[in-house]
Amino acid sequence: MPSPHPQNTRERILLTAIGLFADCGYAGVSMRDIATAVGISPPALYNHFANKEALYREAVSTAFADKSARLLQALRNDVPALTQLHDFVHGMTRELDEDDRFRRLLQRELLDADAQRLTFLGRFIFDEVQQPFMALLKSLRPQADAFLLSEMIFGMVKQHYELQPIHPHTTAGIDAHRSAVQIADAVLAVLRPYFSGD
Amino acid sequence: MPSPHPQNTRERILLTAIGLFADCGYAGVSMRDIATAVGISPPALYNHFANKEALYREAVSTAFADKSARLLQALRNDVPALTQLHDFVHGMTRELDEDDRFRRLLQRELLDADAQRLTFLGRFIFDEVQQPFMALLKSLRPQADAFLLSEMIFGMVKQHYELQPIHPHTTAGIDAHRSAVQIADAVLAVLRPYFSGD
DNA sequence: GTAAAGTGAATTAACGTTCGTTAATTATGG
DNA sequence: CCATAATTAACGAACGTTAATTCACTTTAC
Repeated sequence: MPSPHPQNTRERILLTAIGLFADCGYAGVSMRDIATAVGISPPALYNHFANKEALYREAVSTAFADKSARLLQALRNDVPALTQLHDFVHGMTRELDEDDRFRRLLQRELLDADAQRLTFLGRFIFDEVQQPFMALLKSLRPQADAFLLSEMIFGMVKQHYELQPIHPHTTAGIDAHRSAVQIADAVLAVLRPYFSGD
Repeated sequence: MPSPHPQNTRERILLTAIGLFADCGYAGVSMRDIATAVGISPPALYNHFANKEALYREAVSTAFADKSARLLQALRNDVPALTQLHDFVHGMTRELDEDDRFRRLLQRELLDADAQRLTFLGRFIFDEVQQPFMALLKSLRPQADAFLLSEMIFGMVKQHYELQPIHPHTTAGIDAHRSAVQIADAVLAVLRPYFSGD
């Protein structure tokens, strides 16, 4: 018995695949896994995607869609630079907090992606956010290495989420849960003296 | 014709497997891949390791061996705290710079490891370094959240290496190569005002 | 208005390949 | 001579994918 609403099967496949690929990686997920999770038979996937590689690429693109736009919302030029920095850092923690699949997919892409997928990632995700962010940092501290600085700030924000799986297995991390606001505030507490200095 | 020096076949397997697992992940590497890279037949692997899982665990353990000890060398209590911080940050960048397989394996473990492997990682790698590092940070700034701070500093150091694959595909990262010393100095430049303040 | 034809998405069955692994055997070094 | 480590052959399972078919719904024809 075919689905009564076949028109959104494609979206259900993509949403399911995003979660599975984020959890287990490209090689760790089979077409049968995806089909079973969606509730259809494996060959039905090929009515919507040419092959596994195409399905994976579309899943990644979907997961990354709007992310850069949402991050850029904080970089509105009509507020003070320090306020922009504050909003941007809080925006980053909020995005990472709300959708962990995005971060896991990103980490996997940085480890596994071929040149073509890296180009997509760099051109349409990274460039769009990093360029205006670097401009903001340059305005706050002209003599700084804005490139390294932008990377380091992203690393500060991201690291806590990256280490979350290991927190229950370390003595320091047993009660390590911090809210997105706490993390953003801790990052800004480190950054503020640096940007306020000469 | 068997190898004339079978006693070090095991080590050759481990060294080869570390590189392959770091590059392609657990599911992305087959026993045939490893055997071919070593130059032996696939069943010969089972003379040295019970199965793929055991070989993987031993490869990870080997890759992580001595890492914590090497990092702890910088935390000698007979030098000023700020000097310890300086040496530790430079030590971290040096370790990441010299052996990229370590970082890639670590990233993959944080994404893929089960509870047992996470326990090994947390107990024998993280705890050993993070506890003394947190004590150092607490001595430098008692009112700080030393746990978050230790994570953020590690994130600052690590991020540049994590993003290296994407640098050729971003406009900001085209000529992005920085030496280990440059990265450590940039991190310390951000941290110093924070630890010098009230 | 209803039957025929067509379309798209689902199914089951099955293909060739690769996977991790075992069995049986052979050769080597102490 | 015996333990160790290598080999070739092969097993069953899972892999990505294709083929053939069925089913439901839409469009067309009379």
